[in-house]
Amino acid sequence: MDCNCVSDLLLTPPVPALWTPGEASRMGALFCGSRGIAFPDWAYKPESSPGSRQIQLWHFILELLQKEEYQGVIAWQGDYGEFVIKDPDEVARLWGIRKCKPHMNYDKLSRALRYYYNKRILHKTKGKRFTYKFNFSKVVLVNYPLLDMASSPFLLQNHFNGGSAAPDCSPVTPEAIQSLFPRLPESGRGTSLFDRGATAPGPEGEKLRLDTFPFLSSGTPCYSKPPSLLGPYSRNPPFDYPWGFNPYLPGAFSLNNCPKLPPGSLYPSHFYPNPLQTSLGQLPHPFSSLLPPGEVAGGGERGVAGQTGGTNGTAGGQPRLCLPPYPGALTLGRTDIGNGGSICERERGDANTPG
DNA sequence: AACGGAATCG
DNA sequence: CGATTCCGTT
Repeated sequence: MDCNCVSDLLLTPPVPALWTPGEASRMGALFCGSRGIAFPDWAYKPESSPGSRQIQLWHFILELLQKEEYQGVIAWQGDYGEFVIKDPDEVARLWGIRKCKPHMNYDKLSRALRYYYNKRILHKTKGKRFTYKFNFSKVVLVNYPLLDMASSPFLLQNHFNGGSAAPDCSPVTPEAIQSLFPRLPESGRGTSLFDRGATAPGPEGEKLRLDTFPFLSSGTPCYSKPPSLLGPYSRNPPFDYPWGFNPYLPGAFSLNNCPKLPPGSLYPSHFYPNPLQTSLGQLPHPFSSLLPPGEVAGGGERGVAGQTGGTNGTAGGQPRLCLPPYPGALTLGRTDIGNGGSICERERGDANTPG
Protein backbone atom coordinates (compact mmCIF):
# COMPACT_ATOMS: atom_id res chain seq x y z
CA MET A 1 0.00 0.00 0.00
CA ASP A 2 1.32 3.36 -0.75
CA CYS A 3 1.91 6.12 1.63
CA ASN A 4 0.74 4.39 4.74
CA CYS A 5 0.37 6.96 7.37
CA VAL A 6 -0.54 5.95 10.85
CA SER A 7 -3.53 8.15 10.54
CA ASP A 8 -4.96 6.16 7.73
CA LEU A 9 -4.98 3.06 9.81
CA LEU A 10 -6.61 4.58 12.85
CA LEU A 11 -9.64 5.85 11.16
CA THR A 12 -12.98 5.32 12.71
CA PRO A 13 -15.20 2.76 11.15
CA PRO A 14 -17.59 4.32 8.76
CA VAL A 15 -21.02 5.00 10.04
CA PRO A 16 -23.82 3.42 8.12
CA ALA A 17 -25.24 6.04 5.92
CA LEU A 18 -28.43 4.52 4.73
CA TRP A 19 -31.21 3.57 7.02
CA THR A 20 -34.48 1.92 6.49
CA PRO A 21 -37.49 3.77 7.78
CA GLY A 22 -37.56 1.43 10.75
CA GLU A 23 -33.95 1.98 11.62
CA ALA A 24 -34.29 5.66 11.18
CA SER A 25 -37.15 5.91 13.57
CA ARG A 26 -35.38 3.78 16.13
CA MET A 27 -32.51 6.19 15.88
CA GLY A 28 -34.81 9.05 16.41
CA ALA A 29 -34.05 10.24 12.96
CA LEU A 30 -36.39 11.55 10.45
CA PHE A 31 -36.84 9.38 7.45
CA CYS A 32 -36.52 11.92 4.82
CA GLY A 33 -37.25 11.70 1.17
CA SER A 34 -37.14 8.66 -0.99
CA ARG A 35 -33.54 7.85 -0.37
CA GLY A 36 -34.08 7.52 3.31
CA ILE A 37 -31.74 9.97 4.88
CA ALA A 38 -30.89 13.57 4.92
CA PHE A 39 -27.43 13.87 3.50
CA PRO A 40 -26.17 15.16 0.22
CA ASP A 41 -25.30 12.57 -2.32
CA TRP A 42 -21.61 12.82 -1.98
CA ALA A 43 -21.81 12.21 1.72
CA TYR A 44 -22.75 8.65 0.99
CA LYS A 45 -19.65 8.00 -0.87
CA PRO A 46 -17.19 5.92 1.07
CA GLU A 47 -14.36 8.06 -0.14
CA SER A 48 -15.91 10.98 1.61
CA SER A 49 -16.59 9.26 4.84
CA PRO A 50 -14.40 9.51 7.88
CA GLY A 51 -13.75 5.83 7.60
CA SER A 52 -12.15 6.14 4.26
CA ARG A 53 -8.51 5.43 4.17
CA GLN A 54 -8.00 7.63 1.21
CA ILE A 55 -7.82 11.04 2.65
CA GLN A 56 -9.42 13.87 0.83
CA LEU A 57 -8.03 17.30 0.52
CA TRP A 58 -10.63 19.08 2.54
CA HIS A 59 -10.18 16.58 5.29
CA PHE A 60 -6.47 17.05 5.18
CA ILE A 61 -6.89 20.77 5.41
CA LEU A 62 -9.00 20.34 8.50
CA GLU A 63 -6.35 18.12 9.89
CA LEU A 64 -3.71 20.76 9.47
CA LEU A 65 -5.97 23.43 10.82
CA GLN A 66 -6.58 21.43 13.90
CA LYS A 67 -2.99 21.06 14.87
CA GLU A 68 -1.26 23.82 16.69
CA GLU A 69 2.09 23.18 15.17
CA TYR A 70 0.81 24.12 11.76
CA GLN A 71 -0.63 27.44 12.69
CA GLY A 72 2.23 29.15 11.05
CA VAL A 73 1.38 27.32 7.90
CA ILE A 74 -2.37 27.38 7.83
CA ALA A 75 -4.82 28.71 10.36
CA TRP A 76 -8.35 29.76 11.02
CA GLN A 77 -8.73 33.41 10.51
CA GLY A 78 -11.54 35.80 9.88
CA ASP A 79 -15.09 34.64 9.71
CA TYR A 80 -16.28 31.33 10.93
CA GLY A 81 -14.94 28.60 8.75
CA GLU A 82 -12.51 30.89 7.08
CA PHE A 83 -8.89 29.95 6.95
CA VAL A 84 -5.72 31.37 5.56
CA ILE A 85 -2.92 29.49 3.98
CA LYS A 86 0.01 31.34 5.36
CA ASP A 87 2.64 29.24 3.72
CA PRO A 88 1.25 27.97 0.45
CA ASP A 89 4.37 26.15 -0.54
CA GLU A 90 4.50 24.30 2.71
CA VAL A 91 0.86 23.27 2.61
CA ALA A 92 1.40 22.04 -0.89
CA ARG A 93 4.46 20.18 0.17
CA LEU A 94 2.65 18.48 3.02
CA TRP A 95 -0.22 17.55 0.77
CA GLY A 96 2.23 16.23 -1.74
CA ILE A 97 3.84 14.08 0.90
CA ARG A 98 0.53 12.69 2.02
CA LYS A 99 -0.51 11.85 -1.47
CA CYS A 100 2.89 10.83 -2.67
CA LYS A 101 2.95 13.52 -5.25
CA PRO A 102 6.42 14.96 -5.20
CA HIS A 103 5.57 17.55 -7.79
CA MET A 104 2.79 19.12 -5.82
CA ASN A 105 2.82 22.85 -5.52
CA TYR A 106 0.38 25.53 -4.54
CA ASP A 107 -0.67 26.09 -8.09
CA LYS A 108 -1.87 22.54 -8.35
CA LEU A 109 -3.19 22.49 -4.84
CA SER A 110 -5.29 25.51 -5.51
CA ARG A 111 -6.67 23.82 -8.58
CA ALA A 112 -7.75 20.98 -6.37
CA LEU A 113 -9.30 23.38 -3.93
CA ARG A 114 -11.23 24.92 -6.74
CA TYR A 115 -12.77 21.57 -7.33
CA TYR A 116 -14.57 22.04 -4.06
CA TYR A 117 -16.27 25.21 -5.16
CA ASN A 118 -18.81 23.35 -7.18
CA LYS A 119 -19.28 20.88 -4.40
CA ARG A 120 -19.97 23.77 -2.09
CA ILE A 121 -17.56 22.49 0.43
CA LEU A 122 -15.29 25.46 0.07
CA HIS A 123 -15.42 28.82 -1.42
CA LYS A 124 -12.94 31.51 -1.97
CA THR A 125 -12.90 34.62 0.10
CA LYS A 126 -12.53 37.19 -2.53
CA GLY A 127 -9.97 39.85 -2.14
CA LYS A 128 -8.04 37.98 0.49
CA ARG A 129 -5.00 36.12 -0.67
CA PHE A 130 -4.84 32.44 0.11
CA THR A 131 -8.04 32.68 2.04
CA TYR A 132 -10.80 30.12 1.73
CA LYS A 133 -13.86 29.28 3.67
CA PHE A 134 -15.46 26.04 4.67
CA ASN A 135 -19.10 25.45 4.35
CA PHE A 136 -19.63 23.60 7.57
CA SER A 137 -23.10 22.53 6.79
CA LYS A 138 -21.49 20.13 4.42
CA VAL A 139 -18.49 19.20 6.42
CA VAL A 140 -20.28 18.58 9.67
CA LEU A 141 -22.88 16.47 8.02
CA VAL A 142 -20.34 14.21 6.52
CA ASN A 143 -18.57 13.73 9.75
CA TYR A 144 -21.36 13.59 12.24
CA PRO A 145 -24.30 11.98 10.58
CA LEU A 146 -25.39 10.44 13.83
CA LEU A 147 -25.04 13.57 15.80
CA ASP A 148 -26.85 15.51 13.22
CA MET A 149 -29.62 13.09 12.73
CA ALA A 150 -30.18 11.78 16.18
CA SER A 151 -29.43 14.76 18.29
CA SER A 152 -30.01 17.96 16.55
CA PRO A 153 -33.46 19.37 16.56
CA PHE A 154 -32.42 21.55 13.72
CA LEU A 155 -31.27 18.77 11.50
CA LEU A 156 -33.92 16.43 12.64
CA GLN A 157 -36.54 18.62 11.24
CA ASN A 158 -34.60 19.46 8.21
CA HIS A 159 -32.50 17.95 5.59
CA PHE A 160 -29.80 18.36 3.09
CA ASN A 161 -30.92 15.98 0.49
CA GLY A 162 -31.14 18.32 -2.36
CA GLY A 163 -34.64 19.38 -1.66
CA SER A 164 -36.03 17.66 -4.65
CA ALA A 165 -37.27 14.38 -3.35
CA ALA A 166 -38.28 15.21 0.15
CA PRO A 167 -41.76 16.50 0.38
CA ASP A 168 -41.87 15.39 3.97
CA CYS A 169 -39.13 17.68 5.15
CA SER A 170 -39.84 21.00 6.72
CA PRO A 171 -37.75 24.03 5.95
CA VAL A 172 -35.12 25.45 8.21
CA THR A 173 -36.80 27.58 10.77
CA PRO A 174 -35.14 30.35 12.71
CA GLU A 175 -36.35 28.83 15.92
CA ALA A 176 -34.81 25.49 15.17
CA ILE A 177 -31.49 27.04 14.44
CA GLN A 178 -31.56 29.29 17.42
CA SER A 179 -32.30 26.34 19.63
CA LEU A 180 -29.12 24.74 18.50
CA PHE A 181 -26.97 27.65 19.37
CA PRO A 182 -27.91 28.88 22.78
CA ARG A 183 -25.24 31.50 22.94
CA LEU A 184 -26.07 33.20 19.76
CA PRO A 185 -27.16 36.74 20.07
CA GLU A 186 -30.90 36.83 20.36
CA SER A 187 -31.49 40.35 19.39
CA GLY A 188 -29.32 41.97 21.98
CA ARG A 189 -26.70 44.20 20.51
CA GLY A 190 -28.67 45.02 17.47
CA THR A 191 -27.60 41.85 15.82
CA SER A 192 -30.29 39.36 15.27
CA LEU A 193 -29.84 36.17 13.46
CA PHE A 194 -32.53 37.07 11.11
CA ASP A 195 -33.47 40.01 9.12
CA ARG A 196 -37.14 40.04 9.54
CA GLY A 197 -38.46 41.03 6.22
CA ALA A 198 -36.23 44.03 6.36
CA THR A 199 -34.14 43.64 3.28
CA ALA A 200 -35.50 41.14 0.88
CA PRO A 201 -38.17 39.02 2.42
CA GLY A 202 -38.02 35.71 0.70
CA PRO A 203 -40.86 33.34 0.41
CA GLU A 204 -40.14 32.33 3.98
CA GLY A 205 -40.72 35.80 5.22
CA GLU A 206 -37.40 36.05 6.88
CA LYS A 207 -33.88 35.74 5.80
CA LEU A 208 -31.14 34.02 7.64
CA ARG A 209 -28.25 36.26 8.33
CA LEU A 210 -25.76 34.23 6.47
CA ASP A 211 -22.96 36.41 7.58
CA THR A 212 -23.60 35.25 11.08
CA PHE A 213 -24.04 31.70 10.00
CA PRO A 214 -21.61 31.32 7.19
CA PHE A 215 -21.54 27.58 7.51
CA LEU A 216 -25.16 27.51 6.60
CA SER A 217 -24.56 29.75 3.72
CA SER A 218 -24.64 27.24 0.96
CA GLY A 219 -25.59 23.73 0.24
CA THR A 220 -28.71 24.02 2.26
CA PRO A 221 -31.45 23.27 -0.16
CA CYS A 222 -34.18 24.44 2.15
CA TYR A 223 -32.48 27.76 2.09
CA SER A 224 -31.18 27.87 -1.38
CA LYS A 225 -28.70 30.64 -1.29
CA PRO A 226 -25.46 31.22 -3.06
CA PRO A 227 -22.46 31.30 -0.81
CA SER A 228 -22.13 34.56 0.98
CA LEU A 229 -18.96 35.93 -0.29
CA LEU A 230 -18.24 38.87 1.83
CA GLY A 231 -18.68 38.75 5.51
CA PRO A 232 -19.43 42.25 6.67
CA TYR A 233 -17.49 42.06 9.81
CA SER A 234 -13.95 41.03 9.45
CA ARG A 235 -12.96 40.45 12.99
CA ASN A 236 -9.60 41.41 14.21
CA PRO A 237 -9.24 39.01 17.07
CA PRO A 238 -9.45 35.69 15.40
CA PHE A 239 -11.90 33.23 16.86
CA ASP A 240 -14.16 35.90 18.17
CA TYR A 241 -17.45 34.40 17.25
CA PRO A 242 -20.86 35.48 18.29
CA TRP A 243 -21.30 32.34 20.28
CA GLY A 244 -17.83 32.49 21.68
CA PHE A 245 -16.63 29.14 20.64
CA ASN A 246 -14.65 27.84 17.77
CA PRO A 247 -14.95 24.10 17.60
CA TYR A 248 -11.68 23.85 15.87
CA LEU A 249 -9.82 26.09 18.20
CA PRO A 250 -6.96 24.16 19.67
CA GLY A 251 -7.68 24.01 23.32
CA ALA A 252 -11.32 23.50 22.92
CA PHE A 253 -10.98 20.02 21.63
CA SER A 254 -7.34 19.69 21.02
CA LEU A 255 -5.61 16.45 21.44
CA ASN A 256 -2.82 18.14 23.23
CA ASN A 257 -4.68 19.75 26.01
CA CYS A 258 -7.55 17.54 26.49
CA PRO A 259 -10.91 18.53 27.61
CA LYS A 260 -11.89 22.04 28.21
CA LEU A 261 -15.54 22.35 27.86
CA PRO A 262 -16.51 25.55 26.30
CA PRO A 263 -18.88 27.38 28.59
CA GLY A 264 -21.83 26.81 26.41
CA SER A 265 -21.60 25.92 22.88
CA LEU A 266 -22.38 24.20 19.72
CA TYR A 267 -23.56 20.96 21.18
CA PRO A 268 -25.41 20.05 24.30
CA SER A 269 -23.09 19.16 27.14
CA HIS A 270 -23.70 15.49 26.98
CA PHE A 271 -21.92 15.42 23.71
CA TYR A 272 -18.61 16.23 25.16
CA PRO A 273 -15.91 15.48 24.71
CA ASN A 274 -16.82 13.76 21.56
CA PRO A 275 -20.27 14.06 20.15
CA LEU A 276 -19.98 11.13 17.87
CA GLN A 277 -18.46 8.89 20.42
CA THR A 278 -21.01 9.68 23.03
CA SER A 279 -23.93 9.42 20.75
CA LEU A 280 -22.67 6.15 19.45
CA GLY A 281 -22.18 4.84 22.92
CA GLN A 282 -25.72 5.63 23.85
CA LEU A 283 -27.13 3.79 20.99
CA PRO A 284 -28.20 0.24 21.27
CA HIS A 285 -27.29 -1.99 18.49
CA PRO A 286 -24.77 -1.93 15.78
CA PHE A 287 -23.57 1.53 16.47
CA SER A 288 -22.14 1.11 19.92
CA SER A 289 -19.99 -1.62 18.56
CA LEU A 290 -18.38 0.88 16.31
CA LEU A 291 -16.54 2.34 19.20
CA PRO A 292 -13.17 1.12 20.30
CA PRO A 293 -13.30 -1.08 23.37
CA GLY A 294 -13.59 0.83 26.59
CA GLU A 295 -15.09 3.77 24.87
CA VAL A 296 -18.64 2.70 25.17
CA ALA A 297 -21.22 4.76 26.94
CA GLY A 298 -21.30 4.96 30.69
CA GLY A 299 -19.61 8.16 31.77
CA GLY A 300 -21.15 10.47 29.32
CA GLU A 301 -18.95 13.30 30.49
CA ARG A 302 -15.91 11.17 30.27
CA GLY A 303 -12.81 12.99 29.48
CA VAL A 304 -13.79 15.89 31.62
CA ALA A 305 -12.48 14.32 34.73
CA GLY A 306 -11.73 10.87 33.59
CA GLN A 307 -8.16 11.33 32.54
CA THR A 308 -6.12 8.25 32.72
CA GLY A 309 -2.87 9.84 33.44
CA GLY A 310 -0.80 12.91 32.92
CA THR A 311 -1.95 15.95 31.20
CA ASN A 312 -3.10 14.23 28.16
CA GLY A 313 -1.73 10.82 27.88
CA THR A 314 1.14 11.82 25.72
CA ALA A 315 3.19 10.65 28.61
CA GLY A 316 1.37 7.60 29.87
CA GLY A 317 0.16 4.63 27.98
CA GLN A 318 -2.74 5.17 25.69
CA PRO A 319 -2.90 8.65 24.43
CA ARG A 320 -6.24 9.98 25.43
CA LEU A 321 -8.03 11.18 22.41
CA CYS A 322 -9.95 14.30 22.82
CA LEU A 323 -11.73 14.71 19.65
CA PRO A 324 -12.50 17.75 17.72
CA PRO A 325 -15.93 17.63 16.24
CA TYR A 326 -15.04 15.36 13.48
CA PRO A 327 -13.98 11.79 13.74
CA GLY A 328 -11.32 12.13 11.17
CA ALA A 329 -9.42 13.75 13.95
CA LEU A 330 -9.05 10.37 15.43
CA THR A 331 -6.24 10.29 13.06
CA LEU A 332 -4.59 13.25 14.57
CA GLY A 333 -3.15 12.29 17.90
CA ARG A 334 0.35 11.54 16.98
CA THR A 335 0.30 11.14 13.35
CA ASP A 336 2.56 12.44 10.78
CA ILE A 337 1.05 14.98 8.62
CA GLY A 338 4.33 15.85 7.15
CA ASN A 339 6.32 12.94 8.29
CA GLY A 340 9.73 12.60 6.85
CA GLY A 341 9.49 8.87 6.61
CA SER A 342 6.42 8.42 4.55
CA ILE A 343 6.31 5.19 2.71
CA CYS A 344 5.46 6.38 -0.69
CA GLU A 345 5.67 3.94 -3.46
CA ARG A 346 8.16 5.18 -5.87
CA GLU A 347 6.09 7.34 -8.04
CA ARG A 348 6.25 7.25 -11.73
CA GLY A 349 8.55 9.88 -12.94
CA ASP A 350 9.27 10.72 -9.37
CA ALA A 351 11.57 13.47 -8.48
CA ASN A 352 12.79 13.58 -4.98
CA THR A 353 13.11 10.01 -4.04
CA PRO A 354 16.69 9.45 -3.22
CA GLY A 355 18.28 6.18 -3.69
C1' DA B 1 -3.19 35.01 -7.54
C1' DA B 2 -7.17 33.15 -9.09
C1' DC B 3 -10.06 31.01 -12.46
C1' DG B 4 -11.95 27.40 -15.44
C1' DG B 5 -11.54 24.06 -19.52
C1' DA B 6 -9.86 19.82 -20.89
C1' DA B 7 -7.49 15.55 -20.71
C1' DT B 8 -6.08 12.03 -17.80
C1' DC B 9 -5.50 8.87 -13.89
C1' DG B 10 -6.54 5.41 -10.19
C1' DC C 1 -15.47 10.66 -8.22
C1' DG C 2 -11.60 13.21 -6.57
C1' DA C 3 -8.13 14.63 -7.78
C1' DT C 4 -3.64 15.73 -10.96
C1' DT C 5 -1.60 17.88 -14.81
C1' DC C 6 -1.30 21.29 -18.20
C1' DC C 7 -2.63 25.50 -19.99
C1' DG C 8 -4.65 29.95 -21.52
C1' DT C 9 -7.02 33.96 -19.59
C1' DT C 10 -8.13 37.65 -16.39
